[in-house]
Amino acid sequence: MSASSVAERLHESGERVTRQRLLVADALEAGGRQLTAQELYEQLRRRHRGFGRATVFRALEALVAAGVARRLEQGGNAHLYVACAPSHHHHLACTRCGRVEEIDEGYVRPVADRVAADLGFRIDDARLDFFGLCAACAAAEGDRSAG
Amino acid sequence: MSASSVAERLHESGERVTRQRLLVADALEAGGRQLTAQELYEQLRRRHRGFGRATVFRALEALVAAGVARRLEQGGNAHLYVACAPSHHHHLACTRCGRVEEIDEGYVRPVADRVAADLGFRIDDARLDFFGLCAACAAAEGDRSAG
DNA sequence: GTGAAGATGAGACTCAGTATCGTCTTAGTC
DNA sequence: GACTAAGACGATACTGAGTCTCATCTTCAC
Repeated sequence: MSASSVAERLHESGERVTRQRLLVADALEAGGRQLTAQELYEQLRRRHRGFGRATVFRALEALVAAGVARRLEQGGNAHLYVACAPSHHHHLACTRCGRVEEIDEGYVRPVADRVAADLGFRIDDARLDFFGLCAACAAAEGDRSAG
Repeated sequence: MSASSVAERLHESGERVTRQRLLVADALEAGGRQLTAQELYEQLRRRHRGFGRATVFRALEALVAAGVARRLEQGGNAHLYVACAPSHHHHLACTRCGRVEEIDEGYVRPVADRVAADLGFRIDDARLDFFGLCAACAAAEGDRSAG
């Protein structure tokens, strides 16, 4: 995602294009992973003296409104932000080795549709977590119980 | 969910059975909807002088550990808690009126099977939460946007 | 009943996020 | 390019959820 495209998308959603917002978008994308507002603030503050904490929160709000970033309601107390993640995050967590894999939205959509149709709910957001053993741990477990 | 069953489930998961934990479980179930720790605290405080705020957080933690309550990661800054039956891990929460319905395991099983088959995971437990508008609220919303 | 482990209540503390305020920047208009 | 109003900025105070500490009390295995 280029800076110009961020600028365009901000402009298209009626958000002002400011140096700070572009810097936050840059840092978010450069991170290449989920980041908290605090992490972004510390990073930006290191490179740009006088970068405000409130500015990071306001910039993130604007970026989310413009669809440039997404806010994930997940774990802990702090929200996680991610650059332009198109899909939701569903997880497959191995209770043995702790590995976490992400599940594609495609798996969840049919259930959501069925539930919506059957119960009359209008579903806006979904959160799906599976817990169990990953392929490697399942194999190891199988060996052990077999042997 | 009777108080005795809450006590049993606490005991089974190695959690102590205390008056406060049972009161929190009661209040949560009586609420019949998603509640924040703060709401529970205020409610319990009104009925039981000297009920501690930290106690509510600790009790909720114990209840979640015992499978008596579930913590929903959604919306605002505060977590939402909801009373839940032992066999049900899936919820449909209305973000407008706060009502929570439980989703039958049958909806989730096919997805779990597909994920297990596709990714080689052995799935032991699944948590599915949907957020949106219940039938009544969706209808009200429709009326408003239409009129 | 006893004692140790663990829970409680009070309240201080941490930390994410918001509000406020005076100043500065953006962007539309000329 | 200059003007101007709306809105963003940085600093910082504030709010509120959740945690930690500590002295005291309760639970529960024996």
